[in-house]
Amino acid sequence: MPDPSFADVVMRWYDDSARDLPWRSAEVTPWGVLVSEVMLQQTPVARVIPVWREWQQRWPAPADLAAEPAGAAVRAWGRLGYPRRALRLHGAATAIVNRHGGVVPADPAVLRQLPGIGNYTAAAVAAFAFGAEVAVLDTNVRRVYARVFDVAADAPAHITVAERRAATDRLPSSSAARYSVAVMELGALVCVTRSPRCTQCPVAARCAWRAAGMPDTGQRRAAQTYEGTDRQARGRLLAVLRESPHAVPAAALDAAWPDAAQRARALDGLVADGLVAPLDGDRFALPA
DNA sequence: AACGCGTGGGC
DNA sequence: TGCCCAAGCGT
Repeated sequence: MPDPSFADVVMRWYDDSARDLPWRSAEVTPWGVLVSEVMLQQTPVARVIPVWREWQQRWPAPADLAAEPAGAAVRAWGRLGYPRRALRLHGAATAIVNRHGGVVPADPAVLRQLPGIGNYTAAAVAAFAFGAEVAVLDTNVRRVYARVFDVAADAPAHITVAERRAATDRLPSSSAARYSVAVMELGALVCVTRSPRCTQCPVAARCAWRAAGMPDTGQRRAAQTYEGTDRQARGRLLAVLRESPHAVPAAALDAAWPDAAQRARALDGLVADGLVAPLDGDRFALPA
């Protein structure tokens, strides 16, 4: 009897080890999947869960969110980070209502046209909400493939045509979507960036990187400083507006960030992004 | 095609 | 303790 395929081993592992995440429940709609995927862009699962539940309850369909001012989405975003995603989700809901009759499109190329939906998220929604047989290449999947097949500690910075084709070729027919979520889960739980748990890995025996002694193939990302950046300033300013049920005077923002020049630059940026609306009387609010 | 964009938890 | 990171996207 031949060895089971890579895909079969990963899917069997998934059956035993998958987390019971709320957006994987059978009754979740494509909209619920889409919202989860956007929230999960650069934000850990544990922090997404409660906010996602709240959004599902409050805005069960795209039309429900589209009916609200964009500021409601920004406020309900809470502290997930990268709040432009909330704005884009509101924009996606609006576009789904206006261009697609309120129905989330199933075609990745169409999903890709929605604000905040890039290559990864389009593929993820198509696969996880509609069962599409498309390669879902996120950082987890790419890391697993880099290690198992390419003797590298991590994937290169940019996805090449060759990488996408290889990933597509690995999709098992008739169970592509389930396989995709399974590889992703393996990367998230076992084949993690630092200190991979190879003793728990179902494919450790066929991992090229492990066989080679897990060499450090370099390319570490530059450490990001945060303290004192415009980014932090933006976060502080927006937090004031999120936590206030109504518009606030400029003085309230002055208190949130001491450096006047940087504060002005950050506020200009927030306004330019559409995250903050300047009002009469030197007041500011979340966008209508 | 680098770069800007939040936030909080784990090691 | 800090540093590093977490299911990317848009410009």
